[in-house]
Parts: sequence; structure tokens; C-alpha cells
Amino acid sequence: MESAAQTAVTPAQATAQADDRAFDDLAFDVFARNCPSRGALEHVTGRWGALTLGALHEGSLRFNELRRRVDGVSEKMLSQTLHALERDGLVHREAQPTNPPRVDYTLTPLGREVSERLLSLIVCVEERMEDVLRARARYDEARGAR
Amino acid sequence: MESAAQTAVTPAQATAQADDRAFDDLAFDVFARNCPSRGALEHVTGRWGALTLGALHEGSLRFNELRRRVDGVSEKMLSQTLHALERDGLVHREAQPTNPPRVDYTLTPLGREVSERLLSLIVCVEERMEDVLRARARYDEARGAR
DNA sequence: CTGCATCCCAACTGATACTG
DNA sequence: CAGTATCAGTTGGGATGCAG
Repeated sequence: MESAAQTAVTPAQATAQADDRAFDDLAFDVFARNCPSRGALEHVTGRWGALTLGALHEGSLRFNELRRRVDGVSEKMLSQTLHALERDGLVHREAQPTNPPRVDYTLTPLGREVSERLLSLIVCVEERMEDVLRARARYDEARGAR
Repeated sequence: MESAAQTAVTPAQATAQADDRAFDDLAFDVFARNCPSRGALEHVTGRWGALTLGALHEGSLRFNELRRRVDGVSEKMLSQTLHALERDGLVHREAQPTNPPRVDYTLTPLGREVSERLLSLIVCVEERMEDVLRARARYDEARGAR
């Protein structure tokens, strides 16, 4: 046997520590295939997820208010998106048993954390859109012209 | 002719000014349908776009290095993703006419700005993943149990 | 008003094979 | 190594109709 056993940390302990570190640092690495965080990230960054969270960042909204705010979303997709975000604990759904029914959607604390960063990204893209458009024009001229 | 011509600002000019303001403030609103920024945002936040930008944030990478880093991406999708990001001016492609060929992909300054915010979002989701998982468990128990 | 169920088409995706 | 081309399967997403 190697002399490793006489050190303060046995190989088994070292392995356990490494595993713990691996768990903390890598278990939810989005770059890894089949990692649950990849799915969660996709709910957040998906076409409608990002816009829905962005819209809710401004405050509580009802279903059809959201539908109008997120221009172009269908009933089906909005419903689907809200379910996914609610399940992930980013959005809180509060139904009032009135007639006609009224349902309010609000960001949870976790949802606000996420939407904060998301909105920063959205605003960044919007502000730099002219640069993007110029880059596209340059690219298309160089490539499409031939 | 109308007397509008004698005023300092003609109706046409007023309209033009309003349009300019609208252009500055709203032309790139991602919440509006058919806005070009929505497409750009989707390139950035798309399943592979986000991971590609995240990987490139750590430094320049070659095609197959990227493919390994972004676990699960196919050749085709990576190629497609890189083209879109290059066209939007977020990624710079540098091909060296050697044999075998060597192509390096790097973030542009604009790409770095975007990826910075994107990474903040990614890290946030990864760190809060346990909360998300707990929320899912609660949701499924309440809904799926019946 | 707030949804769910269904149908249906287009777009996305992924193997596979092939080129430079 | 760095892609492109093609084909087939799956999914995303919209329209419609209906229920609570």
C-alpha cells in the first residue's frame, strides 16, 4: 500500500472532498449534457420565457395583460410558459375565485433575482442593436454580394 | 395651401420628430412583434447561443474545442449558431490557411458585453438550482399527486 | 376572463455522408 | 480539422373550439 494512509487525509476522504467540491461546483453545470440546470436556463431564456419574465419584472400582471404586453405570444404558449416558470418557482400564480375569474402572476423573490439579470441582458441587446444591425449589413455585403 | 408652412414646425416635421423619438425609444423594444432585437436576443439566449457565448467568455476556442465544451451540440447546430453570432457581430471568426485548417472563434467587444450579462444569468440559475428543484418537487407533489 | 384539448404545419434538430 | 448537404424524426407553435 502507498503511504497515503499515514497522512491526515485518507484517499477515501480526499475523494469524498473532491466529490463534494464537484457537486457544489459542477453538479449543475449547464455545459454538461443532461444537467437539470440546462432545462431551467432554457425556460428562462426561451423565446417566451425571457419576455414573460421581463414583462413581470415591471409588476404583477393578469393573463391577458401579459398576452398584450408580450406581443405575438399565443394563448397556448403563454399558458405553457407560465406553467413552466411557476413550476420552477420563478412565478407565483394567484387565482381569485371571482366571476369573471381573475388571475394575477407575480415574480417570486427567486424570479426577481433571475429577471433582474435577464433584464440587464435584454436592455444591453436593445441598446446595442444598431451595432448589431451594422454588423449584419457588413456581413451580408461581404458574403451575399458574391 | 394650408398655413402650416408659415409656422416654425410643419406637421410633417412634427411627425418626423415624433418618429425619431419613437425610433430612439421604441424601435428596438423586444416586446414588440417583428422587432429585429427580438431575433438578436433569441440568437443570444437560444439553447446553443447562450452556451456558446458562455464557453467563449473563457477565451478563444477552436471549432472542435467548442463542440466538446458545449456538451451535446451537433456539428450542424454549432456551425449554424456560430454563423448567426458572427453575423450579429458578437463573435469573431479567424481562419488560418494552414493544413490542417485551424479556425479560432473569439468574442468581439460587443460579444463580451453581452456574454458578461449572460454569464451572470447563467451563474445565477446554476447557484439557485437547488431552490428550483425544491420548487418543482413541491409543485409536482401538489399537482401530480391527485 | 382564464384557461385546456385538439389538430396541423413549419421549423428545429440530429445522424449520416461527403468535401476541402 | 473544419465544415457543408441531405434526409428523417421530433418538437414548437398557431388556430380553433370548448369549458369553468
